[in-house]
Amino acid sequence: MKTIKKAKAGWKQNPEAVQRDILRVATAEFARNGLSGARIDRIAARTKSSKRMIYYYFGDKDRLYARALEAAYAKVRAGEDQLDLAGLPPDEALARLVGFTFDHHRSNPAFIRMVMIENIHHAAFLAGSEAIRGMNLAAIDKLADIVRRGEAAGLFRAGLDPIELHWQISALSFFNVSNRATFSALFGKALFGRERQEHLRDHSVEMILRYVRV
Amino acid sequence: MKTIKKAKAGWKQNPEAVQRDILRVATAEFARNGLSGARIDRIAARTKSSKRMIYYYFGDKDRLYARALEAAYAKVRAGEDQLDLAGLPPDEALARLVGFTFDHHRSNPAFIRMVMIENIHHAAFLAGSEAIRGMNLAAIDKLADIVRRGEAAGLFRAGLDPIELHWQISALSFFNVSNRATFSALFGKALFGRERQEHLRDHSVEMILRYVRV
Amino acid sequence: MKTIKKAKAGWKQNPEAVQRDILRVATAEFARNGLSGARIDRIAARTKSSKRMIYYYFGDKDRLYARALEAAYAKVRAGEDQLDLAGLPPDEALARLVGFTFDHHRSNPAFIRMVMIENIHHAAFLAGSEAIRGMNLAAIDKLADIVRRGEAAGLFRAGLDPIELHWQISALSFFNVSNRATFSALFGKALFGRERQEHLRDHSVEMILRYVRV
Amino acid sequence: MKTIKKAKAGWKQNPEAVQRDILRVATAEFARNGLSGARIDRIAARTKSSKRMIYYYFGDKDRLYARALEAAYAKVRAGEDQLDLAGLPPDEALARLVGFTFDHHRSNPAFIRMVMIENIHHAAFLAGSEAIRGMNLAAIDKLADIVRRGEAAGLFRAGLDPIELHWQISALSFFNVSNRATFSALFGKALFGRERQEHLRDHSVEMILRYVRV
DNA sequence: TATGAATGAGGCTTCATTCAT
DNA sequence: AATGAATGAAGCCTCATTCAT
Repeated sequence: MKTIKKAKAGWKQNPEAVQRDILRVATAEFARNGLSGARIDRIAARTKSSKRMIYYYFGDKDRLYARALEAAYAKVRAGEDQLDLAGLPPDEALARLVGFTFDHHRSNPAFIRMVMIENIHHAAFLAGSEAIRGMNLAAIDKLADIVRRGEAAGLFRAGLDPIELHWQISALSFFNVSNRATFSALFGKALFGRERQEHLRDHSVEMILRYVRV
Repeated sequence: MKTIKKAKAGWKQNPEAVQRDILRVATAEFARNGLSGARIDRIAARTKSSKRMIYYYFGDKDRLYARALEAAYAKVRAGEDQLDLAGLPPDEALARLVGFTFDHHRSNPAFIRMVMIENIHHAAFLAGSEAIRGMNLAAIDKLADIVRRGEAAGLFRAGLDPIELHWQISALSFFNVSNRATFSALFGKALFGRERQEHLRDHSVEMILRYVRV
Repeated sequence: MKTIKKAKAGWKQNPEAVQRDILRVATAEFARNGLSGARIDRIAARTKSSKRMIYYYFGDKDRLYARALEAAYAKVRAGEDQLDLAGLPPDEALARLVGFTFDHHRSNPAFIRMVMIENIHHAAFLAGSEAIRGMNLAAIDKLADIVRRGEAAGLFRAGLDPIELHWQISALSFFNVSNRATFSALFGKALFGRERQEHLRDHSVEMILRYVRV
Repeated sequence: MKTIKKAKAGWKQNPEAVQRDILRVATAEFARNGLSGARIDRIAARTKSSKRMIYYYFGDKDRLYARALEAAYAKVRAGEDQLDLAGLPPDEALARLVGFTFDHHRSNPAFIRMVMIENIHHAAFLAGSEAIRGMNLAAIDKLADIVRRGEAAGLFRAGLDPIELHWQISALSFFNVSNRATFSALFGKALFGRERQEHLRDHSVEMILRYVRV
């Protein structure tokens, strides 16, 4: 009878959709304002749901933030999985990976901001999330494969560390988005137009390639 | 004797010392907790002065933050001025500048965090500070000189943009500090020990040099 | 029984009652102490509700004041609507209106004080309230009708301006309450006993009637 | 030797001028913002003197207000003394007094506002000032003389009370200034232009004269 | 007589969170 | 599953006033 009643009500009654909606709004709010700057009231106001439901599904602000962080990583890593590099020669694969990473970060400023915020918080929430750590090792695996193939082919110098290489690629791609505001406030917006950004990407690719070559 | 004692105590009635003290404590608080996360009460408690004096000298939280940001930039840029590159050949000068920047950022995590926080706030306060913008052009001038000399000597390729080069050096140096927390949470702390950091610095130098060479 | 008891208690969960209670207390506090002199803490203490609820329903002190001002006008104008003058000859209608206004102001010192306070604030809040302006035109309509009838009957002189007449009636009625404190401090309380007040009212009626007559 | 030193310093050293300056600024501040709305800091900033001097000469905010109130009454009463009515027939004298009072109030809005504020405070400060009470009896004396002469001449009706007459004249003259803000917010500014104000004054004169006539 | 520095008390407001229905 | 009402704790800021020189 209970189920019948629910069915009859025909109302919202879609818990997963409600949670997705909340997470979407929460991510935007956290990305824009930081953890302490974010307001539960603003999230509730922009949600199709209500403040009560936020607490019902997520417990409190910190846990909502943790879930938004997880969701942001999941979404971004899902995008990265689209990239297929196995069939390419190692230098082309690396070039493509760098270019992709640069563009991908550039297309996901909300994710970048979530990571910035997490760093402000000393990665306290990331440390607690098993889920996210798992996702990121795949990225290293990809690089490790490229490095191995590049060394084997005599194209790359020996002794490259895939994690360090990931660090270098990330540095160039991440900084471009994370520090855009201060950089352009100090030195103008010239670097951040479409054309110059494409140059920056190409130069980043070249920088990495020059670095790994024998 | 009484006057001597008072003078020696050097205690209150020293506005500049009071303001410096407040700024020092405020910078630490803002760097640790962000703008909304920072607490005036905590700053006051750690100060030799009082909450009331914070408002007396700085007006409100936002202006205190703006002043702390300015002070952070000023301190860092003052450190950079110590570096004398004019006498070195261009490639050595560039190597030294990159290495110095890397180490310097690494030694000033509070400054890095202030810049991160400012980026979270879309550089709203930086945009309002004439003072800071002035300081940063000197950094570009140094690079422009190196680039010019490098090109003239046939060591560097033509067409290098000093601002873009600054962007590249900053990316590698900044990310190393700003994203240390998330990076080590995801991939371990191996890269952040003393030895590996020195390697990272050397590799950053090499990466930049390989990039600029003809 | 539980539900009955709760329902009977009629206690909380009654937003309109809570707001009315707050407005009642707030009006008393503002009327007594002015806008800057009023204390939210005092209002909260005298309310059945809490300080937090004041902000929940009214936003801030200024808006609470604005609402109290509106409520004061609404209550007074509602009282004035009781007065039915249409059936009376114009001179009697006017006499009754003046007498009523005089007594009405005298019975509503809190309202008079609110208007005094609003004048101290250069009517900044009144200017922002569409609601109040609407209410007051009815008062003019009443007078306009009397004036028209009086002129038509040859009882009143031509050229009377209803707004100016309202000004004159208000002046006599308002001053009696607004300046009672200073006036009696300077010239004694004789005028403000019950009997003399009734004389003052009758004399005000006579003054207005003598003025409008041909 | 002390006096010599002072003379030699040739500095400010004019206590009375300093106090006058403070009172002038304080009156403006109190008249504009009320007692609780007034700010000692603002007064100090507009003064040629300093905050310390305000406390030195006046003790505290309340006593400063009390002194400003006294000064306001003194200045206004001094203005009224200019008026010479003894030589005029009683009806002309009364007409002149009413017109003068109307104009005089209109020219001294700061004084009117001080009186309004004092009424908000239930005349607590006026009650404490012997000085002010003395000043005001002169005004009544003038009226009493006119009334006596008018009755004797058979021009005015018997039984007029000079204090009540003062109340009536004051009501019309005071309200015009005190309630200008709310009145014009509710009914427009038409009544407060120069020409209409002159009519209002003439009508007030007429209203009083019609009232006193036999 | 004069000044800038300093202060305790208290004001207004906001926040995440929970309750009653 | 859902909602508007309610709340305690704590945040930021301001004020009249006094101190040290």
